[in-house]
Amino acid sequence: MSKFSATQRRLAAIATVLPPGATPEGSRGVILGEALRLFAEHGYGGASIRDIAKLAGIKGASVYSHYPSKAHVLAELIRIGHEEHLRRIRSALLAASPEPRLQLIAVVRAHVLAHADYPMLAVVSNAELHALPSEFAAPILELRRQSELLLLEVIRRGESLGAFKVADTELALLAIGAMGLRVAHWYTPELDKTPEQIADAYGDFACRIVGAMN
Amino acid sequence: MSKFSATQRRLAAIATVLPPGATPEGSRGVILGEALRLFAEHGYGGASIRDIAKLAGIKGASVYSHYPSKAHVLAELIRIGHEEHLRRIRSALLAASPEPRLQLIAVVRAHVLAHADYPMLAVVSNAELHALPSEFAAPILELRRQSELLLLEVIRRGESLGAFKVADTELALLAIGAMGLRVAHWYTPELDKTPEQIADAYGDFACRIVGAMN
DNA sequence: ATCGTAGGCTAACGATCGTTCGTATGTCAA
DNA sequence: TTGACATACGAACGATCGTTAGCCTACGAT
Repeated sequence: MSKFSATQRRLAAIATVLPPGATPEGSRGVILGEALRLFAEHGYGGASIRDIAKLAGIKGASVYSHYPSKAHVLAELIRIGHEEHLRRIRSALLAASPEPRLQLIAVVRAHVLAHADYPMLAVVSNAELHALPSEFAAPILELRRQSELLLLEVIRRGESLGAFKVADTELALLAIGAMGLRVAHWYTPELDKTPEQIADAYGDFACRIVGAMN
Repeated sequence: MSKFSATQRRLAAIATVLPPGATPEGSRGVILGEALRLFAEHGYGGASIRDIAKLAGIKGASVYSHYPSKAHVLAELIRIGHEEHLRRIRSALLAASPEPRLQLIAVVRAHVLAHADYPMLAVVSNAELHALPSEFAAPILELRRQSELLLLEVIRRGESLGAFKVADTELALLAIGAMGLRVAHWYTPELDKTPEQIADAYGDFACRIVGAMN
């Protein structure tokens, strides 16, 4: 383990943890939470099983009573992160008025809020995806594809209804996605902006990018 | 080293290498280039000195004839990445007409092109910054601050001249920066979009975000 | 002609890695 | 009361890590 704290160069918040419904109880949950902290701060390769175990109050060998390998721990974290992300976008879209502009705002707000509410989970889900053994990657990438598809469909619908004016749909999609992704790296509760304010601003940015009339 | 290729989950391009002026000659340069490839694909912790040496055609111990440590190799890569980035933004701004809108387009274009021209360097400079020992980090973070400041000043000047209408300057800055950052993760020369097209589109997006009149 | 240096090499160091093994302890159902 | 199961443990495995030491060789300058 490194002798320096590099948190500030990776994510700003030491905020709490995992989505309520998704966290297992007992040691399984504690291991998951502490692994998340360490993976977010030092990366998958920079955090050892023994480091995780120590924070969880057990010994390294005991981790294997709960998870078959270190990769399984990472896989579960990334799965939780992507499922929470998709779940939020889905329900936001379901609750939104059918106007294209309001749909876009709803999706972008959900996207941003997911990254501000669980910054560590978002950082690990995105930045450590490359460390995930390929046998675990397929279902994750499918979740990712579905989230992206929802945003894409909202933009396309807005275009075909004449509500949006986009030069390049795909680039707009990528740009809007990227804006939100990055929030996890700098958001902290100590900021003078609430997640709501950020979500509102980014929703507005997205509307401007796609040329949404209002 | 892992037994799977995770390139697609981290960056799309296997493009070539380092900025022309910045690459040392001889083994020093070869080591730097191969280290960049491996750090981009597997992360700093996922690439060993022996892996780098093997690709460079030498043995692990010989790396230490050229660099005092693995961290020094990473530090040099990240320094090159950030210096190239700042250099491009500076010169783009210097060559731009003084109209705020054109200045913003120039800076965003330079930002995007830096990430599309050297995707591996950009990925390592951003995603592996947290792996850099803190004694190396300070000058890097200063470069980063300067690049950010240039964009911020362009936006602020546009606002005060009444050319831009931004609700939250800081959020606009972060959003525009994030858009460009992410390009390095998906751009590949095999795409049906040239870096120029992407830069143009993103320049336009940035103008829309800050409400630049045209 | 010689010598210093640059840049390779093999070998090995101690540390740490993910993981396995065998065992002990506590809890709860039969 | 017994026995099975879940959860913890210490110890150790082989592999790999970053790094160092010592040696060899080719070559350019004196």
